[in-house]
Amino acid sequence: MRIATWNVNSLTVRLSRVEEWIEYAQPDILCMQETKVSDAAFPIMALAALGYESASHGDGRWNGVALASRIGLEDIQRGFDTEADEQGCRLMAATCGDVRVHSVYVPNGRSVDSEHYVAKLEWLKELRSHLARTCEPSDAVAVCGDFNVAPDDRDVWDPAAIEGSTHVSNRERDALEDLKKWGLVDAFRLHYPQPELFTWWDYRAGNFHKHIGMRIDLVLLSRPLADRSTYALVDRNARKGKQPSDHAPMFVDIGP
DNA sequence: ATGGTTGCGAAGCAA
Repeated sequence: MRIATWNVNSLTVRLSRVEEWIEYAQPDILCMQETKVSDAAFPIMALAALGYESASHGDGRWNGVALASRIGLEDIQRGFDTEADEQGCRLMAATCGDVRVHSVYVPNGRSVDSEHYVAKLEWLKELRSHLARTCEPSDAVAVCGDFNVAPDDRDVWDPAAIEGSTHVSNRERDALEDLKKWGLVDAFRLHYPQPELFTWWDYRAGNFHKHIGMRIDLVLLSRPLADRSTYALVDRNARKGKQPSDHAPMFVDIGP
């Protein structure tokens, strides 16, 4: 089983790139973020034509998450299961085969100590609570998406250049660690210990070609799934060419 | 990298 995640930065603009990549990479499940499309305008038929059921949680302008699956898509849940303000279409979950899959778009946080940063920390905390209420660490659980946190210094191009700023500050990293302590493993790191393997590069200033980026898109797996993980890849080729997203897709393969 | 780009939507703002 291949589980992929991709911050597409507007599914409307990116649809042909997404279709092309699905046909090439053949994921069983694709989690998308920053779809920026309303549920009503979601390209459900384009994905159906490729053999995927899909569902969207989007307001049409900002954020927006979605799931596409060719192994079933059931018990769809949009947002948190509480009264808590969900802060704009950043979470959805569904059961695909025997896996509870979550597509997440963690708030960016803008600058450290801003109200947006505080909201980001709260959101990560709420996500852990949500998992604790809706599944068990012994279940097959995948939490995939744009976390807007680079887990450690290997995940940024120059730790000294951005020490303490957003995406790398201690409190964000602690919040991500706390989430993982519920019972999740960073699947990419099971296969690659190396530094400077990124998933996002700023559009500006030719950063992609200068290898100035961060690894902020993650597939987190519960232990039963992590133990079956056989392979992972960030597909940098999808960051190249015409009208790319500023994020590359990544996927993890899980054996029987 | 304190923005050299992109997307949204029609001017700045967010990332």
